[in-house]
Amino acid sequence: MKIIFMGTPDFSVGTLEALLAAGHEVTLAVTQPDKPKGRGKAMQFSAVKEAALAHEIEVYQPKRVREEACIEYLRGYEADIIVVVAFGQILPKEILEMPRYGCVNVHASLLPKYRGAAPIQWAVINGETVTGVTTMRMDEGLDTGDMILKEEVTLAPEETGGSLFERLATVGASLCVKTLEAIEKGTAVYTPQDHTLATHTTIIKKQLGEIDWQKSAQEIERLTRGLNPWPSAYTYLNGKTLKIWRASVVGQEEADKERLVQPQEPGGAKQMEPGCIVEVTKESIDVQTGQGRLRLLEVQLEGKKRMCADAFLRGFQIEAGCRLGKE
RNA sequence: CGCGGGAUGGAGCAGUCUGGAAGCUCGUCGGGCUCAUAACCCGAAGGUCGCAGGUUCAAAUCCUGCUCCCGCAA
Repeated sequence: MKIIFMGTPDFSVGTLEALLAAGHEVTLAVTQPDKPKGRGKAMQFSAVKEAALAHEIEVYQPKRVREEACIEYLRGYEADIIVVVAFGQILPKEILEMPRYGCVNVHASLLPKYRGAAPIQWAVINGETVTGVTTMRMDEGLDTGDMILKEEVTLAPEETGGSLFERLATVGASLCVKTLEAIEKGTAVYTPQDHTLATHTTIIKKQLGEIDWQKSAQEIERLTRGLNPWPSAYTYLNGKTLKIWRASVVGQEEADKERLVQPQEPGGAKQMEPGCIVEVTKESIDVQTGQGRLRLLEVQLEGKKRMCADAFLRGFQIEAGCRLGKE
């Protein structure tokens, strides 16, 4: 089929390449305009643009797809279908109705749950055990179109936003190819979503990564996983940003055991304030949270490389009682 | 030229301001102690102090240029 592909980040690339591998004719890749990025503000191409250039596909980067000029330009390609994967702009009705087979979207959740911008990270943050990918025929709402195919993925206990991202991108790519097959053959079944079960996710902002030590150790641990590798969970140590890359919840049993081995000073079980460092061993830092203790396993101080807790402790003096968070 | 931190044996750091013999916590190797150990004791190996110039009797340290890594901002 003649396809216009719309997408921007890494997540989209797998699908683009799967479509090509399946023998489809991708005549145009639409992606977000280049933006200055990173240190030094060097202009950087989007992942989709890089991939498209590598496959010698024409690239189109409209600032706003809603504009008339853009719509006319797309119309000129006479695509059979438009495939949209994490594009980053809302498509107007004119575009949705343009191709013979409409616009198909690959969404990284089991719709109608987790509609919106960052379903992958939120699935991890919320402690879901199962998520997945859904393909749908787009309509004017945000992820509200009729579903075509769906595939479940089980989250691993140590799943991070990044690892799930990769897995769902792979699943999404093959699911998209299957979806197009079904559409082409006319065997596709369009299932309306049950809108009463819909949930929405908000876009991830960097600030979401700031750890609220009042929350439970389990919630914070999920946050560190969900926001790894971007934008990462963080707190403050002596006024400097301390990213938490990996942490674990100290089990109640283990905590009790440690208390027996290393009895606290008389006066007894003094409850530390959330955010306080309860105990430092050679290779771990335990922090009091609103509920339970969080053991920091891999951290990164501002200006430093990320490192395991034991390496960090060799060069950085830190003592129990010290408090994490804003001063 | 957006702001800032950093580069020192295998790892993480101190030392740089106030030039003058390479340090700390570990790791590795050898030995000792021990029922035993990631514990403890003794000893050893291992470094172009990011790169290139300059100043100086003397540079990890001061000056100039460059490379790489990282935090923030966008």
